[in-house]
Amino acid sequence: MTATQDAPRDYQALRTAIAGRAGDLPRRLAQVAAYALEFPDEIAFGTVASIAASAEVQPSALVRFSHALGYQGFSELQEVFRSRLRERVLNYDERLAQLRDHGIAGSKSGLVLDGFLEASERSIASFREKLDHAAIDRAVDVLAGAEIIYLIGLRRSFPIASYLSYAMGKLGVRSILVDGVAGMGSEQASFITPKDAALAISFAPYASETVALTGAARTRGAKIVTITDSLMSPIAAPADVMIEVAEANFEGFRSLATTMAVAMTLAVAVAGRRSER
Amino acid sequence: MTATQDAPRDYQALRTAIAGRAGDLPRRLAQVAAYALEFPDEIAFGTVASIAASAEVQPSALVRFSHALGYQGFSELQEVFRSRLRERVLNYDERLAQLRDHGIAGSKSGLVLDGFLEASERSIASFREKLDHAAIDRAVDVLAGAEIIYLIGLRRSFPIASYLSYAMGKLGVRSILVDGVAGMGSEQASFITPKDAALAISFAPYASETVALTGAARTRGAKIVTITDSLMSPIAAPADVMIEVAEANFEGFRSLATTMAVAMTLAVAVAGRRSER
DNA sequence: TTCGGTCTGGAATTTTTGTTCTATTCCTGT
DNA sequence: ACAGGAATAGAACAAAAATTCCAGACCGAA
Repeated sequence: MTATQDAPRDYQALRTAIAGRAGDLPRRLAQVAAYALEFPDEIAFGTVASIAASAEVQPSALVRFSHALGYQGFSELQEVFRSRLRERVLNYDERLAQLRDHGIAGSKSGLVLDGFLEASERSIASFREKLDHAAIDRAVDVLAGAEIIYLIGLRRSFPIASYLSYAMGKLGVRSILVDGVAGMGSEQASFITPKDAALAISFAPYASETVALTGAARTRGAKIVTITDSLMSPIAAPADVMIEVAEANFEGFRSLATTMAVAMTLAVAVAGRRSER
Repeated sequence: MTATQDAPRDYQALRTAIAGRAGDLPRRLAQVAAYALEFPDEIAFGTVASIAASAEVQPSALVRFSHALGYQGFSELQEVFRSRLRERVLNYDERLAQLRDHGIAGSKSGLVLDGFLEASERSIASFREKLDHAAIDRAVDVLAGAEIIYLIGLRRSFPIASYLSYAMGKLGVRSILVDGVAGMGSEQASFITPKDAALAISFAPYASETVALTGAARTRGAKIVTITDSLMSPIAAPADVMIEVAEANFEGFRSLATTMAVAMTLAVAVAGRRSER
């Protein structure tokens, strides 16, 4: 088995090769193929053991998969997945040049600002990659059908909720911002009816009031739409529709760029959907 | 050496840490620092041996460098360099392919979302180009010197002000959110002293209360920092420092991505500046 | 110039990782 | 239902990697 010449050397070719052969591959190897297409980054950075565990496959399956595609071993296949990430370099050089132009080097706060700007960009870019349109559409459906939309978001998510309140007000969408002022949150929530919907926003560490309010809304029969950061979130379970947003962070402060764009979308799309009738 | 907590977990933060300490590092470690900043991809993909050879350094120097930055070992530092490539910004071709894959065409709200995401990206990119980091530095100076920071932002800018209130609270920076609840804005503002500073955020059409409150703060002798969209803004004139942010918009709704990043920067940099003493 | 401490290079050690091997399981065709 | 062959799991092995260690070089202070 020295026939390495027919194995693709660049990522795109490899991708099509995998997609093409996925059909006539043994079961476990097909499983690896599917995993490789879905999580190329894992393949690029992981170890045989970690990838195997994550793909729920034996390490040997990865090696057999590599052989099946004509590589000498797993490492050779991995190199192709890595090359894909290397080609991003262009982008990076431009960024460096820009930093130098502005002479940011001498400015501490300039570096901080750059960090936050980049975190925002990364958030947006990665959201684009795994964006679930259907979920957005469903969320708009649910919210457009509601009589009153209750906006639940505290602490870090409060800016989002307050923006939604502002935007919906401008667009003529009836909404109530459930804020914590004077601990009145639960009073406000007690008026929710099954005709209403709640839009809850929360990220780790999930504010307990947000979780409680969401639960209360559910109990009262309202539809629930949540914007949160993982399926494990305590507000994901009770939701009719969940929109997953994983923001990048800089020095522990998470960006809000993507969440804000999602919020704007919901406000505008709900108003648009309603005006169609 | 179990002190891994102070080591940056994200690439940009690590970058600033390296840049900051490059001066007082031993010769060989400084050499590693320079190499790491110039060839981050090598660090991400290489092995200790290969990187050492390429940087013309001993393998042990890489490990010592990692320890100096607070990591347990080289692998831990490498993980940070890898995370940067994991959350990378897509290039143009990949973006197009993505649009095709997701079949946005059929989804109305998908188009809206894409519009907002793109507006955010445009905002950030154009802000980068004409960024005045001296203004940011001066703003941080002024705010770091203040006893109490009054946060003024209403309507569309309220999410920004409320975020600042949240972040500064977490960072131990004394601030007061001048909100419009119960029309108490002017009461709150009447306590401002010349030792304080006001951070006013406003965009066209400028909310009259924001303008009035900013003027009141100025009259009472406080320093003024403003985030606004043009030199012609009514809150630009009374300001000691003005940060200009021109957000892109989609269907008349302006992005908040850049403003939010600036807000985060101010909060973090002010806290940082204060802790230096 | 000498002493104290820190820094460095390179080999030794330990850990991790990829790969191979083989008994067992799972198909498929008769 | 069963034989024959391919596929798989899991442990064993070999290779490669990261990390530690320490003798000697280097640098600054006295």
